Amino acid sequence: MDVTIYEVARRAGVSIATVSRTLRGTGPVASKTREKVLKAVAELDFTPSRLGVSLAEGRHAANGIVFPDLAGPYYAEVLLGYEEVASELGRSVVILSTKDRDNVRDLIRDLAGRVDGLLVFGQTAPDDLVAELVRMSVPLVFVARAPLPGADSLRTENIGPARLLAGHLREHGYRSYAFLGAPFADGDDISERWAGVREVLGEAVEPVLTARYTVESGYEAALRLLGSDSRPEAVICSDDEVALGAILAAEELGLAVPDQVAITGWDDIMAARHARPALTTIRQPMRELGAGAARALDELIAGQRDEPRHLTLPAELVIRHSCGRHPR
Amino acid sequence: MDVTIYEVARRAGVSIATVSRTLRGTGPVASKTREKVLKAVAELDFTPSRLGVSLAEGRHAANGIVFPDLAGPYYAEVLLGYEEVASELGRSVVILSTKDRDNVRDLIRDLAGRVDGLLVFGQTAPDDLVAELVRMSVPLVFVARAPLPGADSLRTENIGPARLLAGHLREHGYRSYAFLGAPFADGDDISERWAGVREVLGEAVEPVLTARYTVESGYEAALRLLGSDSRPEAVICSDDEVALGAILAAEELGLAVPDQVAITGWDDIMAARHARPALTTIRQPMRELGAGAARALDELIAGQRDEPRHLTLPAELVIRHSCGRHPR
DNA sequence: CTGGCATGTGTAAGCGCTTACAGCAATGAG
DNA sequence: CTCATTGCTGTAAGCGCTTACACATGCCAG
Repeated sequence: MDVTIYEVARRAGVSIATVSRTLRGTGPVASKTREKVLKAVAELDFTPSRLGVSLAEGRHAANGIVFPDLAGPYYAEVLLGYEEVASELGRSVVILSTKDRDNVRDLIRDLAGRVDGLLVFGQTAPDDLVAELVRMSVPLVFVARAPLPGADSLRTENIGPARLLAGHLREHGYRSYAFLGAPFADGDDISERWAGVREVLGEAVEPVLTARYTVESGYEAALRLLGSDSRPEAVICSDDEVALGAILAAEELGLAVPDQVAITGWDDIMAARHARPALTTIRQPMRELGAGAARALDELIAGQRDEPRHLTLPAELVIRHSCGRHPR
Repeated sequence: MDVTIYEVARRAGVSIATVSRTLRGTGPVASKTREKVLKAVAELDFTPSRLGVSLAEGRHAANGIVFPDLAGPYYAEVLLGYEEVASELGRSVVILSTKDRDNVRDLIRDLAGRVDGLLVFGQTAPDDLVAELVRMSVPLVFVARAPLPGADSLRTENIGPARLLAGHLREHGYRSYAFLGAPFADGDDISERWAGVREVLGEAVEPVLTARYTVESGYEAALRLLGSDSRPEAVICSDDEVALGAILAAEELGLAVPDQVAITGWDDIMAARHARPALTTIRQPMRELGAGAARALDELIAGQRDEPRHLTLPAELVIRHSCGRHPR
């Protein structure tokens, strides 16, 4: 990107203002002049520098997104929905993965300086940083996090589907349950799922901690859980990856799923469908989550709205085979 | 991001040059002055505008990446490796998905104007656009595409592993094979895989087209293929997603995998491990592909190298169960 | 005492654009 | 024939930074 508007102007024999007007379609330009300009533009392969444009316009025409990792399919799907809508709205997307980073706070700050607004996944940004961003009035949308004053939030229903899932398992007639998931932070998705499950199953369900939301982590925790004497009849996992790990563990222990132990997930990632037994899970509209965030951000940036809005999207119970042969 | 370097300077009672020097650590600053400046910075929550910095520095400190889609796990993994290294090198990552976009050319151009260099996945950018980018000397790295003059390329080995895979299947004693994949463009990964397979199996393998590299597409094509009289004993799929679709099709047709039909994939995505039977496939170092591209780009941008470099990373045969009970 | 040299600090010129404003022809009305 | 429009184009002032250069100081050697 070397050629500037000055060269185009010189070549076309006009001023840079005229070049700018021609290219942006603002202000009147005589058709003869326009032609000269366009010719010069074509000959030089001129593309206006985004930097110059942005600086002059006072906007970046870009959105940021902060996510912990892209390893699981969940974040990738949300990202995809986000990028698609952002792109339609003429904004680029700048990504930031916080995985294992120690200087997250600087990175997020830097990111905030490159974009007009930010999508932040729950629990990726420390609370005081969030407060700082709100104070600097950076348009913000949280995904998968409890509503926070000063910023939009967008999430998927947790409690309802959790009740539904728990109820479904109870119909299967199981007596003892485990809820397998990582430590829950207050107000995050996982803690809500736990609340919904607990509400229906009461004392029959025991929480069991995994270190992280990964296959490995689920595998290890499930190995311990299912290897013990007090093995539950059904394991409700915080998400699909943990559930896939649990299935692996059951397999290793020689336990048949679902006949000896039922296992459920959450998210309906790709592998859930292809696992055997296919995973009973809750489907989140992941792409729509991203798309909605991009739209919300656009409204915030355009200043069409300044009251924060908190939306919850519905989720759907997907019954496959890992929850057991259906009684009916 | 409202407060500018001028306000900081005013508050600290110094010039903007001093503020800049203090913050960047360039040039000498008396420690008393430094303190005043840092105090003002802290009080105002000042973060330098990236736009201003970039414009003055003449660099974006950002890399772009162009991929067709993020739906499959393959691109997500590469992206992750790319972002990680780019971030370590102090660069942000701007993404662009070309999926179903009609104005790809404008989008890529715009992207090129926001970044210092670009990672482009094979077959996402039209050839003449690529030529244009090369002409404008935009640092470029291609991934999963045949080497192109004027730009780096980075890919994973195809022919060798394809031979290995085909050889392994032949050891199983299969007589008839199908290679299930979308139409191959010259020099892309898929066509090389086909070449390697063909080389080993000769006339025993028949190419069969799928519409796209997706589960659905694989499913549909496999349904036709496996439903016909001349059903092959083994189906070598162009990638894991197609293979997963093929397994679904076999299941639907009541064909046991691998006993009645063997199926293999390529990539070793997450679902490959969890599918049942677990998918025999070729593992690509996807993350390393992204990381390597980021490093190559950095060299190119820094001008440490101007000769394009073409690297091929090794891939590994992962034998699971979908290829058949092993004879030994 | 001076001249020379660090050491600090400020001034101002960009970086590549957009756009308010001014200026200048050509045109039509009076 | 003059004057106010209208239509087009140019000038120049930003946008928020970095940095070459100039300009103080203060210090020490001569």
